Amino acid sequence: MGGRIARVEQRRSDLRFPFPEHFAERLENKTVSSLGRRAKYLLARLSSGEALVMHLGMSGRFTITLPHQGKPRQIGEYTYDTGADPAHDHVVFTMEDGTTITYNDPRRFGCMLLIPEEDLDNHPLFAGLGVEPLGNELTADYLAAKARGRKADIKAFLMDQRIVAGLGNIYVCEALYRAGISPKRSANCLANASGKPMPRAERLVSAIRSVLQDAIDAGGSTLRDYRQADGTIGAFQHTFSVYGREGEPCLTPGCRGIVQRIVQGGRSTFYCSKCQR
DNA sequence: ACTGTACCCTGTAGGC
DNA sequence: TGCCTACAGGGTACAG
Repeated sequence: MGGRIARVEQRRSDLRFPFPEHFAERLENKTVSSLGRRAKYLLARLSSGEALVMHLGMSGRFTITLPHQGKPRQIGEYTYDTGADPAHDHVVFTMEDGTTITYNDPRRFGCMLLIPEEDLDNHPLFAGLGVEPLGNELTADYLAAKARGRKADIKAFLMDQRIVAGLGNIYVCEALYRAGISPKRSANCLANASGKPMPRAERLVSAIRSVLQDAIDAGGSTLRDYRQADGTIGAFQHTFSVYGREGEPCLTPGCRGIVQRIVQGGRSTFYCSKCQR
């Protein structure tokens, strides 16, 4: 925090979107005043008044290499293996103290944008976002109000960033399992006829919170690409109850169900049809 | 206003 | 071995 960006090496013209005009120039010699996050976007506020907005997409990764660790992945000089192919190192930030922050993204579904800080809240990327899942705004009342009258699957409802910002496929599957809710139910099962929350809405809020907190405590879920900034992998994938467990027994004590895989909205859903109702 | 589909791109795993 | 398909932590632009 408070570090100055000395140099930015941008190795291609676009990721998901084109890089901003004069991207490197607008970052170099600026100080990072704070780091933050909104939904799945990372934010670095700069002394210029602009914010560097970054999204990792499906396969994006930042690796931080401290000066004493040497240049990352230098050929013939082993430092440590981050599991990333240097061919997909698209941006390298070098800080004043020599720390490098390398953005690697094989699929290039990530993006980087520069947005004036005062415009962030009204920017199209942020204006419509739903509540933070670990914040106080995620309540059974909130979910019930949003879900009322919605016929779409509750799975799709929870994946919608305009409802809850930051839930992805894994954590939605795991949260629905913990809450004992079938992913095929309509979203409006969270509310009664007058829009008040059903008991399952309370269970869902608790499940979302506990899944995310457990995943954070375990260092995240590394299926293939995800790493922490020092290259270490997460451990939460070992704790999945349903995700990726098609055909395996349900882990709920006493439940003799088998985990099913179905496709909803073009994405895999894993669930137990016996204890998720 | 909602809902479903196609698509962006690359890598990997599994079937033949 | 190689070739083919399906699939992957996400999000958007459409058509209906």
